Amino acid sequence: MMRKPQDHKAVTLLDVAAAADVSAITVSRALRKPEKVSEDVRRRVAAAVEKLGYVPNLAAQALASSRTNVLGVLIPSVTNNVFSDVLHGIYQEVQGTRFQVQLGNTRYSALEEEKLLRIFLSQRPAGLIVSGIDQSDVSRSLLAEANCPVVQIMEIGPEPVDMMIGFSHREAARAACEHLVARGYRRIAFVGARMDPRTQRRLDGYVDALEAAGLFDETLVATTPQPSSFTLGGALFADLLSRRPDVDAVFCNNDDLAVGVLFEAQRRRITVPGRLGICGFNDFEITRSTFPSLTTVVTHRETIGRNAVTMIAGTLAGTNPLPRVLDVGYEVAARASTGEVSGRR
Amino acid sequence: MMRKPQDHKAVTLLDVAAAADVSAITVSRALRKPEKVSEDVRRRVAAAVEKLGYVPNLAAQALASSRTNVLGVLIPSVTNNVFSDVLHGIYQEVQGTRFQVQLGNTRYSALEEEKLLRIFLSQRPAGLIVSGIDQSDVSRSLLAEANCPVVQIMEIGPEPVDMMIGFSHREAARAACEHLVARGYRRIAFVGARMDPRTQRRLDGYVDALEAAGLFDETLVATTPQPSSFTLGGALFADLLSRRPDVDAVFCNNDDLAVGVLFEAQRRRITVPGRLGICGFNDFEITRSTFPSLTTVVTHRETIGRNAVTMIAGTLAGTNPLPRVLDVGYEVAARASTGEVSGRR
DNA sequence: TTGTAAGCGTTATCAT
DNA sequence: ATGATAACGCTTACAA
Repeated sequence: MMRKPQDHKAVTLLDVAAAADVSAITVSRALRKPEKVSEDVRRRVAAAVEKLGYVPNLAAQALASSRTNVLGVLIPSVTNNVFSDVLHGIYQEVQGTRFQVQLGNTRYSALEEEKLLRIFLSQRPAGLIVSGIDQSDVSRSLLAEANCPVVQIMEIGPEPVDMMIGFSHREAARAACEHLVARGYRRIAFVGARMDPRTQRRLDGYVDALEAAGLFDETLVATTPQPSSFTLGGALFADLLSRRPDVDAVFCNNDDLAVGVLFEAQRRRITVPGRLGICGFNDFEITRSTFPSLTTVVTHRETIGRNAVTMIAGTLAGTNPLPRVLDVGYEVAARASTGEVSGRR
Repeated sequence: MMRKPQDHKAVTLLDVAAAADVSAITVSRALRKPEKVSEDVRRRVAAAVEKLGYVPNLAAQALASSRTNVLGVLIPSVTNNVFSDVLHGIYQEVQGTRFQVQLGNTRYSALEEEKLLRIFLSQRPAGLIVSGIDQSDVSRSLLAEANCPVVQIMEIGPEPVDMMIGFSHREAARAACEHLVARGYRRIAFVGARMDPRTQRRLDGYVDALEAAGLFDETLVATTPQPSSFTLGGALFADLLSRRPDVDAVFCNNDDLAVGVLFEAQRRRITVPGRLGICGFNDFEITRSTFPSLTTVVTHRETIGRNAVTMIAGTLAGTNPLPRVLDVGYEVAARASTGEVSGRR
């Protein structure tokens, strides 16, 4: 007789029950609520589990209890460091709990997001974490009917679907540009890539600050829909220089771009911060390492990830210690690239 | 009466069946094997699904069919760009298939890997992708009994658990160092962080090359167990300089470190490649952007991710077009930091 | 092409 | 503290 590739006839609760000489439900209890079972049974069950190599069937658990430990996480990119850091925070907090992260990569597509949301919902997840606040109407209604806690992360805005944690990108960008103005820069450019709604709001913040200072000039805005990269920062800056050779500072919507601008400046022997000020966004580790170090906006990505999990776990336990909408803020880290007197490093 | 928070009484196959005026199994068929069902039924089912907003219950599917679409992926870090790129490749290839990625973060811990492996196995995954070839004995036997295709990625070595895709880190490092020797550097240092077994093999490759050239000197080896970073590259190089101010080239086990070394060299006005050659490892995008651009070892991370999925999907379908052990190789990209005559960029 | 019946492995419910 | 029984929602036989 041929055997199917996957036979092995997995060990079930019943097998363990037989070996421990108790009923299946008792084994189930011994495993989930040991305190509800006698010391003796607990020991026999443990021994049987060990001996038989019993592994619970999650599908059966989920079906019978109609609850899972799945925490659905939807992010727009797996290679963007911003989201790696958020993910890191999420995994930190999930560590040691009953939750399992199920990751979905929307690739910055609203349609892909809807598709993934449907897949996730079919698993009746324990909770859902989605990036940003620009979901499509369809996605919003899917989320609203999800029957589980939902956290929108990275930004805060009006009308949360459920809970929300992040900060105002517009204000953060404005603060960064106010810093450039305060440092005496006057022809301040905006360099931005992948102009999604979030990036757009950073541009709005730039405009806010420059208009307030009477310095706004649209010819100083250099953007592209292409995804952000180091090389692109250099290219955008090169473009900008050809149009506006008099530019004296650059606010980049991303540290990658800022580093790229710095390299391009080095190539052209443009001194930073003397002839050019540079400010990035996110406080990636590299910004502390460059020469000169880069001024940037500190964003609390790990905190966002960690607290998103806390909010969900708390809500599920009925003891969420956090507000439903949490603004984690940001800070402008003034470093050498905008004129801070720099020590050895 | 109180209602439980999660009621809503989800729409099931039976509801759809009633609405479409057919039996449950027919709906199931219409959904999974539309060609096995009449045009008319197909339409009615589709309409009912749409109208009722039916979402299949994956747990029930998995339980009834004893197979899932879960592709378990175990990586040691979510923030390390090497693995982000592999993941990107995996998601590319998974896109549009029935598979769902379930990600596990081992944080470079063998114990954590075992723990995650047990969790994954309890879901009877369709396939498993694990990083590296240095699993513990326990993990190896768990994998061997997994009853599903398993691919070890990033490295190749003897005794694959099942399938394998990667390249020889030792040979890659040797080739990079041979390049440095060929370029005329003589006091070539090794800078390495997080000295895990894989990194250790890169060090072995360095030793191979330098010994072959009669240039090996252990005082030129600078390593640390700390995780790799830009800042750390600078710090390790600073240390190295204090011991061996005559060093004339650095092979870094990682591009992050190499970039950090470059920044430190800039800070100290050490000219690259004139007074110092620098070679990295991985070909991260930044290495093409720095000034001067960085010589590095090109590794095919996305290819590895994509093909790992292909191997699993192929094996499951009984048509795996790839060998069980696949060496994707590497290339040394000679750039400006080791003396290549560089153009404008 | 469609339907019937019997599980899949677990947990909820109600007894004992 | 422990157990019997009936779900949970779906799919795999096998029939018709």
